[in-house]
Amino acid sequence: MARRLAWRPAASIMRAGHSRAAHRFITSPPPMKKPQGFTVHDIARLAGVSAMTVSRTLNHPDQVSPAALAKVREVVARTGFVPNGMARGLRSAKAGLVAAVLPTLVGPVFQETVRALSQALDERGYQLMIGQSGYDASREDALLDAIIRRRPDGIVLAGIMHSPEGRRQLLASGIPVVETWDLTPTPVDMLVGFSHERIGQAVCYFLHSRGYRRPVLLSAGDERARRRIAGFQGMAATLGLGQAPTHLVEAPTTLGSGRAGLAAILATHPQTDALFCSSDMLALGVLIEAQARGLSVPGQLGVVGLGDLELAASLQPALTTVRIDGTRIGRTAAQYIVDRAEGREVAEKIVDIGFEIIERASA
Amino acid sequence: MARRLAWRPAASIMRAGHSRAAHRFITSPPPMKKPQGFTVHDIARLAGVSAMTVSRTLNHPDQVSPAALAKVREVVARTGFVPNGMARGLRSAKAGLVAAVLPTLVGPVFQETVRALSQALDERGYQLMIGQSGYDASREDALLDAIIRRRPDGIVLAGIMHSPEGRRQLLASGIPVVETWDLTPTPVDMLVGFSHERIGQAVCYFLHSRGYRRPVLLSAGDERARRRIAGFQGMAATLGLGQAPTHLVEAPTTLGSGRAGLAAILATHPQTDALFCSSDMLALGVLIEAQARGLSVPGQLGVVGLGDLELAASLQPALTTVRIDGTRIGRTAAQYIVDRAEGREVAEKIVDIGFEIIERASA
DNA sequence: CTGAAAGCGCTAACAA
DNA sequence: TTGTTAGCGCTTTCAG
Repeated sequence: MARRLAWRPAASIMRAGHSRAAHRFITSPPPMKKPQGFTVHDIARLAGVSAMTVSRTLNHPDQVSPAALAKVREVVARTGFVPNGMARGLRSAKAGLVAAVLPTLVGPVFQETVRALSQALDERGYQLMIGQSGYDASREDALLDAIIRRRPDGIVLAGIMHSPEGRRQLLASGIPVVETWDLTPTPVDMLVGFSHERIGQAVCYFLHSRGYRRPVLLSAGDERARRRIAGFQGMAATLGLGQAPTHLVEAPTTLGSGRAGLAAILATHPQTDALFCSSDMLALGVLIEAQARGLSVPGQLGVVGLGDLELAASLQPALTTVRIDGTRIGRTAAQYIVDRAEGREVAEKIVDIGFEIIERASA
Repeated sequence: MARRLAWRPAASIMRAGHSRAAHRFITSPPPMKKPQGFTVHDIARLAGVSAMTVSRTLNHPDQVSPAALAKVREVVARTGFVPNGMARGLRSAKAGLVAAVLPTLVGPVFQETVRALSQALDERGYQLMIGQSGYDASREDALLDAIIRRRPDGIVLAGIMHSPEGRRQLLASGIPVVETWDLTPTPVDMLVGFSHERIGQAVCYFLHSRGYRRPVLLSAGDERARRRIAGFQGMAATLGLGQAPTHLVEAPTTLGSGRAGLAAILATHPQTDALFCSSDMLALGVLIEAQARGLSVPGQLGVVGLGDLELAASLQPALTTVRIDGTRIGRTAAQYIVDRAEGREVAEKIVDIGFEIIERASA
């Protein structure tokens, strides 16, 4: 298989281990005391003012005389002082921090949402921190616990919080919460999402309308994917197609599992004329495998993906896929969190943003 | 172009907006007071003990009598109480939190590192939070500030901190820092990375040894990419190849920019016989464009990527690429942070983990 | 415009 | 095993 050519590190670089103290002397102006951090009192003493003046310089500069302002700022810059946010948060509640919980960073699925969320929050003066829960429920609980402990101004969840424990803690914390990427009549607090079941229905209807009669599902097996499958099968029954065979793959879905998936499906269901893949990456794998086998797409095999990644439009043939407006989810979630954090009521607590099928060349 | 079929939300779901209070009544046992959060004192009162006993139940359960333990735990579970971590952190320093700063979640580049970091920290009882800095320097400073304020037990940086302001704050905070994915003789604190310049050299040497004589660089234009280019050109000169033409693309690198990049390169340099792409995604675009033009890979065009994404091995032809052991970077960074957070010294503060060229079929 | 006092919620240290 | 006291670093409040 693949040959591997390793480049080992250069010995000279290995020897370059400067000590931190030495380096410190090079970059920061005076060595300064207190290696474990300054407090407002230290800065106050160095600037010859009181702690309150330092605090005001940082938070309400308009209430401080120009002279004091300049002096304090000089000391702050020289020392690299950063106020302790835990102490501040303890006293003044507002944290300027919103936390998002994602199951994984692997999938490019949430990228658009995260980017929009991050940007929208940034514009309103909040920072976004992301926690990765993995697909493990206990890890998710631990992460949620760690997040609630920090008392962020809001929490955005990718998906719906199912654990009753988690729901109770979220509720008790009083922190604004937005669940996303799914729909439920009973959100913890607010919700911006769409129906996975209806995606399944829509894709099935779409394939049928294009003349495909023997569709197969190539899908991850998580709960949302299962609801898309259920929607698809429901529509298949309505249209008289019978149950579509389903081939489940491990999460995360990859190009490799797409190739292997198509191979497996063709082995057991050679009549297959269309595939609904639960991610664009899976669909790309299918496209490549089809090409390797000389199968024409969409002629002999129709392929529909999910996610509308950047690559979908650039493929050959361009990929027909389901697009979810992740940017809108992120922006809306940010808006809701900030509104609530600043005491405004949110009128519509549940928003269904729908989805689109982007019809390109592959089906 | 693409037709778009939109599925609008069902009206019935829009109407399903239960109020939060109503829902709360459904899931949490008793309605409970204090909508804005409980304190240890509330829990203490409800359990008929002192605040300290509640604190001990949470942190040192072995020092509490079974009876008190059970009572307190019952109240905690019933109320969904989560202690205020800011207050705790203020008192006891240890936060149980490590922060990572990534330029972007877009690239799959750091996925392996983040996963390994997250897992290694988890095993040691720490949570990882990720901040996304974007490619904007002012955003990065704001993010860094927000992170230092929270006083995490450690900070992991993707890349090197160049801003003197940022360096000073990091140093002054006394928080253990690991810079990654690059090399410098003057890290802020600790460093786990590799040399981008040597990657450029190695790939040039590799292509030359495979008989390619007219290589072109298809690359992002960030600073690390520029150093890879410089390394490549240096080796090209040494080997008597002359300067390799360079085609820069916007970050983030995409499949689409890979396709467009190859088209542009062939228009200006039709003699090109090999391409070094600064990401696997770019390389995939090149592969697809080459195929669309009937160019054989590796026969007429050699292609080398960077990153060794999962998809590299599954492509047709399989992609020759540069692999960086992201898992090792993440694990090592976690180890270092935890060691330092718990008072142990780290012997080697600078680690160069090198890289490998994975030779597959595309070059 | 500036400072002194008080206290946010929690836990280390001590006392019972 | 349990409770009391004090104080982490900051900012709100109130007085100067």
